[in-house]
Amino acid sequence: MTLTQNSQNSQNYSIAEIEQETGIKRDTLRVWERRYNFPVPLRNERRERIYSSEQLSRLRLIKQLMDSGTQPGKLVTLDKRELHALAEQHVCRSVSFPGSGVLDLLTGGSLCELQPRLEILLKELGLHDFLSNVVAPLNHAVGEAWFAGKLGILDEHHYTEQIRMILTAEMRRTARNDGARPRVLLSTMPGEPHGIGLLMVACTLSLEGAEILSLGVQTPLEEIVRGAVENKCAIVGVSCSEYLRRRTVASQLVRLRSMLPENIALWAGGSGLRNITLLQENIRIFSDLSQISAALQDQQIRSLTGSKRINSSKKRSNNHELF
Amino acid sequence: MTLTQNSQNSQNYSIAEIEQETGIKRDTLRVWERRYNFPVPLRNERRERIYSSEQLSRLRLIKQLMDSGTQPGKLVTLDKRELHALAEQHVCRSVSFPGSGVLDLLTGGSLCELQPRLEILLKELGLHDFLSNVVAPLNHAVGEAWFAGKLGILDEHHYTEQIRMILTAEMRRTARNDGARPRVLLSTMPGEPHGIGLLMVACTLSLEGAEILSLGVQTPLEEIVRGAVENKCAIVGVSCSEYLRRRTVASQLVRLRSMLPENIALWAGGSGLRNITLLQENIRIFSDLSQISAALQDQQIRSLTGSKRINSSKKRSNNHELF
DNA sequence: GTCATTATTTTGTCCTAGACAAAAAATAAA
DNA sequence: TTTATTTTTTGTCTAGGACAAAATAATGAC
Repeated sequence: MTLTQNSQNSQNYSIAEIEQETGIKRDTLRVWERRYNFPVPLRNERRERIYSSEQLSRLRLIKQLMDSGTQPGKLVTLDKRELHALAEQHVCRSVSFPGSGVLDLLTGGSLCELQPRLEILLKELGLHDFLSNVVAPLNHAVGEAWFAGKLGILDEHHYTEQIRMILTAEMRRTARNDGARPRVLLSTMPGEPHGIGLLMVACTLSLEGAEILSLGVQTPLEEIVRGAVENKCAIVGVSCSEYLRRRTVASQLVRLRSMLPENIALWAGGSGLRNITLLQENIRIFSDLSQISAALQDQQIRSLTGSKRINSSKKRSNNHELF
Repeated sequence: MTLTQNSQNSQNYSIAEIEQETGIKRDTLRVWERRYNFPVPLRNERRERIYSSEQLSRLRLIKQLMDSGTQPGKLVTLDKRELHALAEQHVCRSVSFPGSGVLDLLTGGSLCELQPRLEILLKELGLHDFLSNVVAPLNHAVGEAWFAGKLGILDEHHYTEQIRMILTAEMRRTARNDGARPRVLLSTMPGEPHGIGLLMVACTLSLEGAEILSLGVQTPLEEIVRGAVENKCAIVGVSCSEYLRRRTVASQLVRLRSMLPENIALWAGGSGLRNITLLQENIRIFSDLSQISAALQDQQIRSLTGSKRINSSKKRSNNHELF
């Protein structure tokens, strides 16, 4: 019994693999083929779709642009050059900030120099300012650069990994479990894989003296509730990127609120909650980190304040975690 | 325009949500319904499936048992008690090891005591022994306990998160980029979300003096190759849990090997590679951490040694990362 | 008894093509 | 400009059929 050689020649992808790599669901791929006549893959002897690596890279590009708000129907007819041009156009001129030079390390391919550079910035600024003035804008800038095609998935992964490493280590340094209050349970919702925003929140809260119980990403709602109750947490914090559909996020948040005892506060934040019109009275929504530290200082969580309508802005998502 | 209330009452799940929560694909859920008459969900006015939370929890349990090797056809007819009994049966008596008491903290619900306990063990044993004698067996034990229903997703997430925190911080401590050799690029393959095994490897290699370039999980193969070449890595390391199908893993590994320049070694390890009969001459497979440090000491990677057939053992997977 | 080979069952993934609501864009009215 | 209403666009859901890969059972050789 020899090894499966089917996709050996490194050129062909099944529909499942394309789904995996691009994040576009099978159903969607099939319906695009029907409607827009793209992508039209080859078929194997069993009539199953076989995509080429060129189709894959084009789909990746299209997905990027879709995530930034363009409709697929207007993208599939364009050729590669037009797509790239469009990507450029979507990038807004980035402002300068303490660590703006760091981005060049990524685009320039000097991956190994990233870590010491970040460490220096952290030391100079302290954790709090590092988070607000370096990590947050860098996240944004990295997302932008990725759209513009200036950054590969590789560079972005490496960046994420470095940030994760630094923040995790800082978390550990500042962590306390000496009965400090309030105790906060943090996680993301089922289906939400982005964890950097969560880490930033965790660091911020930890600095403010809270005791963090972090569950990482993708915890089922029932388990979040159980954890919060069993461990007597005063607050449950949920971070939402733009990865999930907005209505999914909204309905999950409402569901979570209804499952949670009233005396436990529910806080939600992250770029996935921009433009959410109104959720519910007793769900508190944050649009940036400083709001969180402020809110924590009202420790007592006296009389849950009404939900806060966040300042809306024209949608320009980038599928990356701004916070 | 009010908020979507469709799934408000916290009892109903769409097929997409069930897929999300259980990891069982839509197609599979539908075919089970057709074949086994389970799960048969209610339908909404549009004939769409609506699952109850009881069906969800039963599906979760079934998924657990399937992951440990039982066929679904033999599970769907059983009731809750029988399922739990079966789960018990699958648990093998766990051996005792330095940190075995730690498990009780999780089952006992004292989540907050876990971190200091682990820190003490780390200090006492040192990183190397901590990895081999505590983390590895604990991973196993946690997986077992989860099957047996003694541990919730909550506890398991918290455990994972704590281990991740400690190992990440240690990684940062031991990291060097003073031109130390060899340079190793680490990642998991597309679709493989488990990162703890990767971290363990990273720590091990870092201790041995390698320079680590970690990309985290789920990097496309093309990007892995690009990263390895651009950064002049001598070795590419890939960690595989049992999450992906074996044939997927195999074909991806072979594809990666063919894309990679010959002078870059490809190392693969993790529980997902147990029972892999034979891959290819120039892919090196590891079944535990100590093999890795040994291999690294043959630094020169002289004449790629032939692939190593690993000692096979009866399949008993648990979908958790043993390494 | 164990091991290797072959036959049979089980199971997941893929297929087509139609339907429809939620979201976005375009239009009309204030 | 903003606000309400229509139209277009888009993703997800449905049904039931097909088929190979994986797992199990059966067979034969030693």
